[in-house]
Amino acid sequence: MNLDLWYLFYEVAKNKNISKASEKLHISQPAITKQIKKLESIYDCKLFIRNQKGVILTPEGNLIFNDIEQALNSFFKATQKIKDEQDLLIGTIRIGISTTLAKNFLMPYIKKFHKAYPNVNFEISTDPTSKLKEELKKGNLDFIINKFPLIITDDLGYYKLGSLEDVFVVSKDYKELITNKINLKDLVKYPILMQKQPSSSRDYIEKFCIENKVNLHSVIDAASSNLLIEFAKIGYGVGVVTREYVIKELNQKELYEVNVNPKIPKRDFGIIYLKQNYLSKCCETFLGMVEKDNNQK
Amino acid sequence: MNLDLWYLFYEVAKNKNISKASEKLHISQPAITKQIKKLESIYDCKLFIRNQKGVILTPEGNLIFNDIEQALNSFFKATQKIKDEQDLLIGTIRIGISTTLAKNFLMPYIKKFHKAYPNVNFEISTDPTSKLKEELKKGNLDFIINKFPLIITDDLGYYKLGSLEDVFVVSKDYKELITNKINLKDLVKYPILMQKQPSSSRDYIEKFCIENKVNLHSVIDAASSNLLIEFAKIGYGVGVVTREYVIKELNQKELYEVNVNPKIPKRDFGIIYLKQNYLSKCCETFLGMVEKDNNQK
DNA sequence: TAGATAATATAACTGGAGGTTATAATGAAT
DNA sequence: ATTCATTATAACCTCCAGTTATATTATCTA
Repeated sequence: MNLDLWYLFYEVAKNKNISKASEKLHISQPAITKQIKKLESIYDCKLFIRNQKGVILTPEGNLIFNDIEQALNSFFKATQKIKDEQDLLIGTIRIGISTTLAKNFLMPYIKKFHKAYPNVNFEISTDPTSKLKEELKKGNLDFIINKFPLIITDDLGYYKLGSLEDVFVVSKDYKELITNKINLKDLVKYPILMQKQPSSSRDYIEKFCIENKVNLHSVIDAASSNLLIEFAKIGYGVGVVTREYVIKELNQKELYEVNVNPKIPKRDFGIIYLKQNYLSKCCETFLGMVEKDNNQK
Repeated sequence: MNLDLWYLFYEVAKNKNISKASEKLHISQPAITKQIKKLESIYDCKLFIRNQKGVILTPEGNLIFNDIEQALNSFFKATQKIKDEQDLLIGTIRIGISTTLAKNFLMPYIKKFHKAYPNVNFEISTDPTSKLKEELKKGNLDFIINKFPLIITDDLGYYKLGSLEDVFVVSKDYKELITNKINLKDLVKYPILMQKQPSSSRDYIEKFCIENKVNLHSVIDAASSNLLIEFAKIGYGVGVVTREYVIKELNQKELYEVNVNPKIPKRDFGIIYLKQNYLSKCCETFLGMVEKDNNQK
């Protein structure tokens, strides 16, 4: 293709002088003279008129100068983008995550990262986990943050960031559940509040119930963890929520944790990524920050 | 600059496969593999994710793909323009010429050339000769067609295309001028019609008069040769015009040539060009056509 | 589970393009 | 004429983009 010849063409045309161009490019004058001649012979077309003062473009040279300039500018733009990306001056981080984890776990990191690298964009998707995995495989997400376990095919990798505990919570209206130790099966008598399907948390809870041969049926399916908490607060029933998300309500005695036996086992959460995927510089940096912070804890 | 590497990048990205790209480009697969690796090392940035099915772009690769594509398209556009120019599929011919020569000499050639090469543009400038010469030197004209002699500086070249004769013409109202031989100085008594200044023809006539110690003064300065002829036809006076431009009127006896002694010497006309200038393919072809036609005559 | 397949990666080699320095040619300015 | 600043030419050299042959890898298939 000999595209480099056009860079010489451009510099010579701009400087109107082969010698000056050679100084600027740190190449010898004969080298450029030869290359320009080569270019002219390739297209069988004189591009410069030479004289003692330097060179000027022929009509043909003029004809194409703007296109060449544009081409080189596009190249420059591309290489500049790479450099900026390396310096985290630009970039996009596309995360798939549940709204609750986003709100309760991710937000502080995004805030912190954005402060350090304000030109890096975040794209947060909060579709159901199954949809997120599809998008991850299609290359539309960089990684997912989700609770484990989930169905991990062998093209996916994952690692833990932390763990969360699902608990049963009630308002002060349910004194008997607050003061006493309760068997899981006893909860059958109470109205249960759960997250609406599809939800991996909901799946997890239901699987836990089945394993313990208890058939809890949800009377209210809340679309969000937030909404569920509100229902529990006004005494609608026994909410199943992640304890970390109701710390405030527990401390302020708006909600009380039910001392259930057996407890719902803790669940880890963390990063799910496509093994074959290459993480952009900004993703790597962001994840580095998150991991470091969670290892220190 | 290694711009050629980006062409490989582009082809590999489009084919999503190094081997396929290598077939298409008629280069071996290892050559491309090596070059892509070189590109990645230059920018310290992975551009492709390799797997068994081929390769796909990393986020960074995707980031710049469009810019690279645009750059290559601009190069393609430029080279295509050169090729088209060589084939006379495009081009511009910028001619400086007087309105009279344009109308009476040039037009048929433009018509003929346009029929053969319909995408070649003509830009005809009809400023005074001095202005045309300036524009020629500035590179805004390809060549001038004008009557000789004119002030030729040594950066200009010229050659003859044909010759024209200036004559005195009158309507049938001036019987005495039509039937008799007339001395130039006798014309002083008559109203004279000349072309308006600035005009090299007017200069030429006046110089001729001065040389012959005759002081003809123009009573009407016509802005165009055409207008002058109309004045002469209605008997306003003795018109000074180029015989070739009034052939029709002479034949139809609307005007009569005055048999003056001495005659105004014939004047050559032809091409004036800038010696250092390079003529584009289409200019050369056009001039070739004009010259050939005028040599045959 | 072994073997075929299809892709990329590596190694060793080679020719020529793109660079070098030195010098010639050119033409304008002094 | 001489100087100056430019481009052109010549002879040479180096390194890199290409080559072929082979290794590696992961997936698909029987």
